[in-house]
Amino acid sequence: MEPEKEKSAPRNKDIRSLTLDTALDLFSIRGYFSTSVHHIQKQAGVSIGSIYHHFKNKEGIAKALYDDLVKQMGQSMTKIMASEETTENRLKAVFAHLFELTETSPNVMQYILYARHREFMPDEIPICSSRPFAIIREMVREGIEKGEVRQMDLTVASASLMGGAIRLIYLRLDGVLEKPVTFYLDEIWECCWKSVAP
Amino acid sequence: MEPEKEKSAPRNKDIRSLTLDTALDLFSIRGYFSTSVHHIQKQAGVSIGSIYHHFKNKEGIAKALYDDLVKQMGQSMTKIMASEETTENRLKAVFAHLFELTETSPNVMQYILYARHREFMPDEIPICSSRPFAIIREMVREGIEKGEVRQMDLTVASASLMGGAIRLIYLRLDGVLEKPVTFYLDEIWECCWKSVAP
DNA sequence: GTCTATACTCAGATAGAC
DNA sequence: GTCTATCTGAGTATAGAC
Repeated sequence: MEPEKEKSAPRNKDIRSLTLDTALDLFSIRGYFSTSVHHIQKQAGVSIGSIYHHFKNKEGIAKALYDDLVKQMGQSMTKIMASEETTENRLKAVFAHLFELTETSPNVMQYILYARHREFMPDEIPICSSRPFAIIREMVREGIEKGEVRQMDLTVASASLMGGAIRLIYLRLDGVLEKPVTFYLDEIWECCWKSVAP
Repeated sequence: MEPEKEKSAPRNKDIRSLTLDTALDLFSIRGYFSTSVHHIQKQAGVSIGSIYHHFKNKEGIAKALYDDLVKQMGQSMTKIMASEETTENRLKAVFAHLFELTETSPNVMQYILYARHREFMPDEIPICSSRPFAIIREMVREGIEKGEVRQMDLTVASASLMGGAIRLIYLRLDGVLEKPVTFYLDEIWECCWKSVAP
């Protein structure tokens, strides 16, 4: 019995999704430049013609994928923003979400964080200016306003808060951390929060 | 003593150095994959044949460049390690050095930090495991041992200490920070140090 | 809409003269 | 050691049948 490649429940797993899933897989493992459209075509089990019917070109695949993932992450951040009240709880939830995602979908994390997007998507804004990061920044801004975070430059505060966590995620993606990054969640959170606490 | 040459008599500017300087320039601006050997050849004003005489292939250029820069940074770290006594002063000096380098030689920082080396130098260890980072880690380890840094997991402590600074450097390289990163040195240092202080 | 076959470009690498 | 000229293959993208 085939795994859910072709025949599964959401029947017609359309070519667009199939292409994007495969592209994410290959881009995050081999990198964008080392992945040819032929690789994607072969692994996805669809034809080159179909891919070029759905996407303008290879960059179009990367862009669509990036937009999807950033949008998805933006939604997660918005949800956290709405469901938590204090700055501390909000950011703790952000940490937990990012760490969880790193373990469950390292590909996604790899592609969002690690790819040098500007190298193959010249018009894209840097990831740190994208919506998800803007929401985090807004959390910090509110925190400073309400006195839950020390009075200081907003950019420095955000960098200080997220820096350690992102660092650990990179280490995990690089295979340097032996244990899941979630294992270190409480410890790194304590550090990061201390760095900006009033 | 000149820190650069070891074997051959340094001429005006030999082809090896010329090639590496040009490669650094192009790699950091356009990226490795968007830079062809022809670009390097043209901008450096030397012939393709000469380049291939000095380097095995394109990857060899990237590798030689990387090794040079990492070695250089390792020496800076060693020097700091030797010239400062306390953990706090050592790490403060590391911050200052990295920030200074970001402003004076953004290309170097860009190439060391930002290039996805594993994508085109598969055998290379991740930068975070390289010598310069190992020395920083050793500073932190000693700090914990001597009680100058809170008792905690060494990797978490290092990530927490360096995370914010590296984050700011990335922001600067991405053109997100309007002011020089050195401007934020004291503020981010205070954050990072607080995050691991006993 | 999906497919196969193929055209075209260009980067990486080599040969061999000087 | 340095150069010019050239080869080869990979990879993007298109044409056109079904």
